[in-house]
Parts: sequence; structure tokens; C-alpha cells
Amino acid sequence: MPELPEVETIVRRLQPLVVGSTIEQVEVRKEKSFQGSLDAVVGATMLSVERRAKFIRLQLDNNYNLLVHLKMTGQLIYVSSTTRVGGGHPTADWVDELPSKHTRVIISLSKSAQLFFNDQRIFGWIKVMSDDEVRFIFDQLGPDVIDASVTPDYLYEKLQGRSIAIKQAIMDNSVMSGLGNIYACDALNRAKIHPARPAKSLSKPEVAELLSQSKQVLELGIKLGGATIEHFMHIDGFSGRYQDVTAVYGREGEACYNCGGTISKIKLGGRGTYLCEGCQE
DNA sequence: ACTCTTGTTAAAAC
DNA sequence: GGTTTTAACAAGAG
Repeated sequence: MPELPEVETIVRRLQPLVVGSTIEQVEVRKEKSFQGSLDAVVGATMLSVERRAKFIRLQLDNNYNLLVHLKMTGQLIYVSSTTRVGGGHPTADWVDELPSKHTRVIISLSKSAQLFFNDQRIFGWIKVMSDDEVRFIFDQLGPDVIDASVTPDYLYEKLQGRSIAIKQAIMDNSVMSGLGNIYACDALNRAKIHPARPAKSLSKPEVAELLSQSKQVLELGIKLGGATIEHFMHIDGFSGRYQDVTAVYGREGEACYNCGGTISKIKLGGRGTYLCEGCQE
């Protein structure tokens, strides 16, 4: 499930490969996965690749964009003659022939490169949007967790009057964006805060510590190339490494690194939540 | 056959 | 209006 570090990993690796490339053809294999007119994108050249929250923005040279959201199972795989020949095949087990049965969109680029959008569950999408439409979407979002504008004071104020669980609050994109289930669970454990506590019950120092840990786990996730759990993979099919160092996510029954307690799993807001009852209060 | 999985949003409920 | 809860989306694993 791609969160901020996973999306950032994709963007950083895709950017140098596709900027300057021209979109020659788009094959839509699943209507739901590609929304908007092809007229605005075929023939256009890519100007930049950016991330905002968990969105990927492929900016074109004609005031249009391809906005991509991977949701839970989306993948972007980049293949070109040079990456295939020069880099060899990845060892990851994704190497069923492309396109696979989950390939929903194939974008053919200049220099014989192809960008495959795979998405098992078809929750993800690619939308053709004008610059104004993209700006409108982005303006609705709270700032990225790792953005300098997200300070302890900012977060503390945002949490006042909110009775929802702190875990749900820090995953609320209107508060701040980028944290999903994996990194939210880990940040709360590292900050030793119980995920079910009412958001407004946290003291200012607790908010400061939680925010600090949130930024740290996201930065660590970026450094390790994201977490390959379920479906996430790099654009060349390789895996990230954050899944090997999670604090609590996916570690039910194992020992907490803070206190040695046993990690348990509860349900919060309909979502699986890992925590250590021993040290998270 | 049934439950469980998740990011986001829309709608209903307060 | 703001906040909170619930369901829906889809497909596959167990």
C-alpha cells in the first residue's frame, strides 16, 4: 500500500527517465483506470514528475497533466530497451511478462520506452487534468507531513476539538498528508502514544514527539526505498526495504523494540492497527 | 461461503 | 458548517 515514501521513491526514480519524453500512444485496457481525453496527452512531452501527498503528477508541456493515484495495489513499471539490456532483469517475483493480467494502462513513450500501470483491485487511477484542476485538488490537502510548514504548533492546533482517535487524525489528509497505515502505526509506537487516544487529549510535548517520529519514519521509509508489502515495487520491479525494519506494523506477537512487550493488533476505524500495550499509553 | 485486506470519498448521522 | 461514522469501491488470499 503506497504511502508517502513509496510514492516518493517512484517519483524520484521515474523523473530522470521520463522528463523530456513524448507520449506517443496510450492503451487503455480498463476504462475505469484512465479518465479523461487522450487528445490532450498524445503528442505531449513530459516536463516534470512530482509528488504531492500520495499523488503523482506527470506535468505535460501543454498545461495538462496525468495525475496518478496508486491507492492500494497500483504500480508504475518503466521498461525501455536500455533499462532491460543495461540493467538486466530484477530478481523480484513480479517478472510475469508485461503486460500482466493486472495491466490497466500502457503509456508508450519516445525512445521505445513504456510505462505500465498495473492495479489488481482497480481502485487506483490516472486522470487527465489541466494545471488548474490539479491545483484545485492539491489546495484541498493539508501540507505534507515532512513539509517544514508542519510544525508542532500547527499540528496541535489542528487536533483541538477533535475527538477521533489520534491515529485517524494523523492519517486525515485534511490535517496533514502522507501517513498511511504502516507509518502511522510505527510513528505512534516510537512516540509511545496509544493510537486510540482522542486526538485532543494529547499534550503539546506529546504532539511534538509524535510529529517528530512521524517525520522520521517517513524519511527512513524514503531512504530505504519504501515498504514492499503486498504490491508495492519500484519502477524496475525491485523491492523496498522498510518492511524489514518496521517498529510494529506486521509484527503481531513479536517483541516491542521500546519495552520488550508483545505487539498486538486491534481494529481502529475499521483498519488493522498494530501497537504495544506495554509502552503506548 | 465467508472474512479480511487498504486509501479515499461520498453520504448519512449527529 | 464541522465532525464522525459507515459503507462502498474490487479482487484475491485464507
